[in-house]
Amino acid sequence: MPELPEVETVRAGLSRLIVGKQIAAVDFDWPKSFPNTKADVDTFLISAKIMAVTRRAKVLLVELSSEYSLVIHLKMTGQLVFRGKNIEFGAGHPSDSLIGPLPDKSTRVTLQFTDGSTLFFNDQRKFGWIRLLPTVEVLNLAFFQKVGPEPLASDFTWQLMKDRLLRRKNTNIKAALLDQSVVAGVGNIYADESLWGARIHPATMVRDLSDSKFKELHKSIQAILRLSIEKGGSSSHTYVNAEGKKGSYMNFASVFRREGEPCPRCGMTIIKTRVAGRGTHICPSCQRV
DNA sequence: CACTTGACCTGTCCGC
DNA sequence: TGCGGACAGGTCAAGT
Repeated sequence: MPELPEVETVRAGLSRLIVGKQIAAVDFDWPKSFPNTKADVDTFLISAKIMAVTRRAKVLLVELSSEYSLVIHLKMTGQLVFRGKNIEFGAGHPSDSLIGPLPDKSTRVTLQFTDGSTLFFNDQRKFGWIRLLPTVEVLNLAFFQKVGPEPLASDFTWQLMKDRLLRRKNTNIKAALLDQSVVAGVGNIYADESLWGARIHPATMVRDLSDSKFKELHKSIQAILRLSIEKGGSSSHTYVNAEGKKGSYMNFASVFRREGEPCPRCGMTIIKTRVAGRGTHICPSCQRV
């Protein structure tokens, strides 16, 4: 599900909702969703306080007072939903939440805080996970060793983006954008939206892009990621924020899941095709190979 | 080595 | 209505 804007929205929500709270109990029903030893959980998670919630690429980092961290990847369908202490466990739910009483069928991990509030990790497809690791070891994970630069960082220039993309010069630009070792945080939605913004066909080989196209793409990626964060991310399927609410970016999407609708720029009918093994949305007039 | 494809899972939708 | 297959926002391992 979540790409950079969705994970950033969840991060901001959790930062506001759970920092300072102390963990009282942990429950899980699917070991792959929570592959940690009982000893580590008892020693470094139970009784720990939440110090900070940060993000790198599509990964959330929850720093604990025990000098351990929870490393969380939501993958396709993961959700982190907070419920306050006034919500009776398993009973009612806030009227403004779009998901029902928790835990539910998709709940994989439950973190109970000492004040009676709860954080639920729901994940329909079970691809996501929460790992408990010493904070100093987090950046040694293979993923963090190879992950590319943050596209909204101030030092992410178009030249840097070009250099990173040219590591994959013999593949198409969509596959290169989805490669997290090239640029962090872009997934299927924002790859399609950014390529439409820069008028680049997703099947274009990276080696064939001109400097002016790299510049347009750089500008497009940043503008679209910023807009989506401002709108609370995209909710076309299972995504919700930490309060169980949807983001509104899909209302602003130009091509993603808009096949059959007119291109907002030229009016040509948007089509859906397949590039890099993923469903891909383009305007066949604005975006040519 | 660079690149592509299958696997991990559950749920939904679409055609027969 | 039932059933099979394709597909869904991600990332690895294994294949070519």
